[in-house]
Amino acid sequence: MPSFSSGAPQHNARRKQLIRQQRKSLPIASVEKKLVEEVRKNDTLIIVGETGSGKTTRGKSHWHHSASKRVAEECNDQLGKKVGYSIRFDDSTSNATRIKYMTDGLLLREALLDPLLSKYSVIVVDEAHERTVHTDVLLGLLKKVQHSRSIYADKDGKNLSNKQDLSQSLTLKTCQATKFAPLKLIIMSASLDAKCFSDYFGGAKAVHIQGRQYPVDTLYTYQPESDYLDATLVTIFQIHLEEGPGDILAFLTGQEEIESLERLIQERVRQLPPDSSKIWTTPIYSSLPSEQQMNAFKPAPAGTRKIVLATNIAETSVTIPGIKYVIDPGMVKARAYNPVTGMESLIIIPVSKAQALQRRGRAGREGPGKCFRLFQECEFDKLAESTVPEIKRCNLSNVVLQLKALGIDDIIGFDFIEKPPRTSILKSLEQLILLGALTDDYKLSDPVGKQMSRLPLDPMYSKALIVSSEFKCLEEMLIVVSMLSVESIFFTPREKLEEARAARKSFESTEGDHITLVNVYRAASECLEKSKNASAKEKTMEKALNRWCWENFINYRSLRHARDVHSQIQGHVQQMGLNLSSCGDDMVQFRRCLTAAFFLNAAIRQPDGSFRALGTGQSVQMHPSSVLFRTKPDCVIFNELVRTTQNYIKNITRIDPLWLAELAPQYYATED
DNA sequence: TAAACCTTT
Repeated sequence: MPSFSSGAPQHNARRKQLIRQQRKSLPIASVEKKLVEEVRKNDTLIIVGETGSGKTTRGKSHWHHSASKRVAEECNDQLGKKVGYSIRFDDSTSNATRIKYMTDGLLLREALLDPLLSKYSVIVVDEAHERTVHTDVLLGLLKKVQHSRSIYADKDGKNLSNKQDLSQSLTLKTCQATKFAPLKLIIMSASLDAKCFSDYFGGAKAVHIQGRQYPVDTLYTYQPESDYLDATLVTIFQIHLEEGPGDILAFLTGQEEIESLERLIQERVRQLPPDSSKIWTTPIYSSLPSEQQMNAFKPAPAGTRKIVLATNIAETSVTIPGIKYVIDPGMVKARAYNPVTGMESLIIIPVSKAQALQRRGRAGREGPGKCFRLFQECEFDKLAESTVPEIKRCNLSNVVLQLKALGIDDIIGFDFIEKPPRTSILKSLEQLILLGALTDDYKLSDPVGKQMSRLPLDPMYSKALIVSSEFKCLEEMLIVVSMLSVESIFFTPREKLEEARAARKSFESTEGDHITLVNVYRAASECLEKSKNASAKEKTMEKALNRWCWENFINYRSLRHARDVHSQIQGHVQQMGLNLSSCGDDMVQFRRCLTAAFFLNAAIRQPDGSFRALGTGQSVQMHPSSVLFRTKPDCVIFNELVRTTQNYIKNITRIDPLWLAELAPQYYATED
């Protein structure tokens, strides 16, 4: 049973000192004037806002005072027109928009068409501390753009040598304006460590904004806990029986852990004394249907304590009201990448100090709280300061392709805020050459590389679309890449496994998972067509589709998403002039096309029944979710290689091994 | 006979 100690005195002293430093700075409302002044004085400003400082809700809509007084005045009158937002499938902006909220990924896409981001005079990067791949690439790009625009602005665009200087650093084709204003940058971060951003931007000034957080007591265990799930269970009941009222938030690593802990809690509830107060558990994780997610935000009935079992989603993405107690087992599920094999996997690892602080902060939003860390205090000191940025632990093919398309040729020499492993970059360059996106001397190829960089897809999927146009089955491939680009399409609840399996049977193709996905997509479209004939109302149609998904054990949200991706990509390929052809019933033709597109992911069956992935030489198994599981194809292509208890391949189609040498001779001609 | 942490183009 875990027993807890309070944080050691020296730790408290350190915190107190920190708090004293922060008191010198003021909450955002009273520093507005100062911020405006700082933005005017500095080209780049780092704003460090503690949790609860209100920087996201107030900061964003207030910095523009510095950009133009006139805009600010008008803004007060016509907020709807001057302020807009733009996300992947939804754009509310117009020519009148002065302030645009958008995602980092979308701004990167815009940069492909307008490399100097000439529309913008001030760019605010929010949540920079999260260090997603997009944030890191964007920061590198913005630093470069800022430099280029300052050269251009200084010389007023009249000096030819400077123009060349500029076009060397960035493709200048679309930039016809004669004069650029300097680009102002505001980097907003919640981390206490502003130094890395400041150093990166040449010693840029950092302004700290105090947070409005209530004190949170931090408790550690006296001994190491070998089973954090059991320790969480015990701690939940310890709090419930010994502490005052207030809801509990427990951080777990995934859906399965959450579900099993929920069952364990329910079992133990029965052992409680009959007169003790009630508890109500509510899970929250991203793949949970949104109606069920909303439960976590509802207040518990009177006399009942709410226990929220959450993944990382509750760390930053959502804030659940009423939380007084946080349980932090100190573990997280994170993406990992092996650049040698090119394999991504999910592993459970200890959290960073920054993550632990963020989790603790969730207990102090509405009043003083308590945070129970299920590890010893000496273990906290051993944790990494901050989470390893994503760019260091993911496949970089898309990043490399984007940078190449932006005219940045020296990827290894690119000024990243933190450099990804050299081997990751080399692996991606190699893959892009094999896909034909880059020439042998690492230049973006024309038209293939250019076309691929315009498509918002995994480079291998982009290539598949181009190939399929030649094979006259673009229509089928468009469906496949859309379905492969979203979360799992099939919904298989543990308690209805047999029913779900039976439902899937009607879509199954003996050739493999790709054609099965096409069948699902087409059946869903047919369902929509039918309801369209019955009623023209969009709402009714969506309802019919939702019901159809439910009956067929299809994940509605995933299918909806796949349809959005499909229509977006369809627009792109039509613009590119690709021929929207169908192979009809000729499935041999389609499988040959899959072979030509995904030849890098081919696998041959071994005498022992396992497979050998030809690209990497790894020994792999068919994943039990494949429709080909329990069949014995000699040769297959696949789209995913995941490592869990074993190396598994998923999304598999059987092919003729002879097709490999015929359709990908550049890769397989030398092999037998 | 397995099991997807979070985003996002």
